[in-house]
Amino acid sequence: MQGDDPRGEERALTKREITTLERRRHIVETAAICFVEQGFHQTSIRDIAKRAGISLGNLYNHFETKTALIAEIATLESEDLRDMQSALAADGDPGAILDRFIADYFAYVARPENAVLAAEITAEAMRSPQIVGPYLDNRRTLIGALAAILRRMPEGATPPCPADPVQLAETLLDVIGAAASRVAFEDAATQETTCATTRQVAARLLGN
Amino acid sequence: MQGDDPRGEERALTKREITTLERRRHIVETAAICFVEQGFHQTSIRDIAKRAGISLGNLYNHFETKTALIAEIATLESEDLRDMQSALAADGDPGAILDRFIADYFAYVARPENAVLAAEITAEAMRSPQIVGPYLDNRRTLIGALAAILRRMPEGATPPCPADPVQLAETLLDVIGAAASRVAFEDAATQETTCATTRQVAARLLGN
DNA sequence: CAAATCTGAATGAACGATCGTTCATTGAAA
DNA sequence: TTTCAATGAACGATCGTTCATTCAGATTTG
Repeated sequence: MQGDDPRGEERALTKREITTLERRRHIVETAAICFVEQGFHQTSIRDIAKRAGISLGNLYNHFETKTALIAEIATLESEDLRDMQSALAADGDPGAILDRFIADYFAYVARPENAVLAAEITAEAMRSPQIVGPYLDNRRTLIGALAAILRRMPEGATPPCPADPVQLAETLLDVIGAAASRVAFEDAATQETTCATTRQVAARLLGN
Repeated sequence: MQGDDPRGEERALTKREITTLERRRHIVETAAICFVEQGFHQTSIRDIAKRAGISLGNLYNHFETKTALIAEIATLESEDLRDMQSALAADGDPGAILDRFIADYFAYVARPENAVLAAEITAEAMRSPQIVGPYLDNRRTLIGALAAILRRMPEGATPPCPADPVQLAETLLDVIGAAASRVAFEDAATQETTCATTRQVAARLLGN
């Protein structure tokens, strides 16, 4: 059994460890759904356990406390967001990459479940020192990746505003996120045109 | 006593009615403080009653349920915000009025307690039909007032972006609010310069 | 390879605390 | 005399968490 990896650095996962990891992942996914529907503090551990189809006690084998579960979800970036981030870091025409990012990020936040969870995490991060750290780390990473692309952009007719790429990245994220969130809850029908308008706003700030 | 208003439309308030109104107002203010510190659903009715210095039962003489109290706070606009709104509606140079509004609204959201409460209300509104209505009403009123000023602005070097005054007002509110909220929690020291940058962003979108 | 041992995931009852809400009662203002 | 703000005990429900127990799978031993 252990002969599979003679170097011994990484043991192969046993069947049990795999199912445990899957179980844990399933709990996180279920909790995220509950949190979107009811909010962090209106969701009970029993709600999550019941919906995940496991016993109450077993949930505590995977997460020490409810707070730890909340922190995990608040910290965890979704795969979608991670994909966007790596797309930002790829080679290629910066203008095309940026356009693609705007469309993707807008579509992401325009999905109500993402907008709700983001709002919930934001509110929680403002009160909980446990969460604000990882939350800001995540956000700063995304802003850094976006700022890197902005630095690669060719000069437009006028200089960007704000001139500092990081501040520009922050402003762009704010504008896209807010517009998309509005689409998610007020006028879902206008998603296409609102996204187009947002792209124009971005272009204006970039100096084109 | 009742002779004060012979037309009988508006009776004078009795001593008791006055203290009752004051008590009610005091509860609202105390609840707001608790909600900022602990969030809506981590604050108990007992917390509020204790901090307000009244009995648990008496609180229920002024608010039917905890939800009603939350709804009242989520709906209630602060005096500051109402002042800004009426300043927007005043006569005078639209450019000066707009500049003043940007500074005031930025300073308002840059105060952590206002930023926290706004985030909490936003998250709650996304899940509670009870709250989303009044919340959107308030916001739309503010946007309307801002859009009215934007319509009065003289034409700049280039047309505004977005061209529609209402969408421009929404975008401006988003940008100011997000930047100010960032100042409140990340780099409180940069308030002056960040506000100045925000003003530049606004000018850029307006077309100057 | 088979038997014995160990490990830790899984269970659900139970605990004490706290939750939102109700209610009989009191006392001061109308 | 009537009205109603004010009180705090009490209620049932639910909360997060703990715990003894079970048992399948991993590991060690013979």
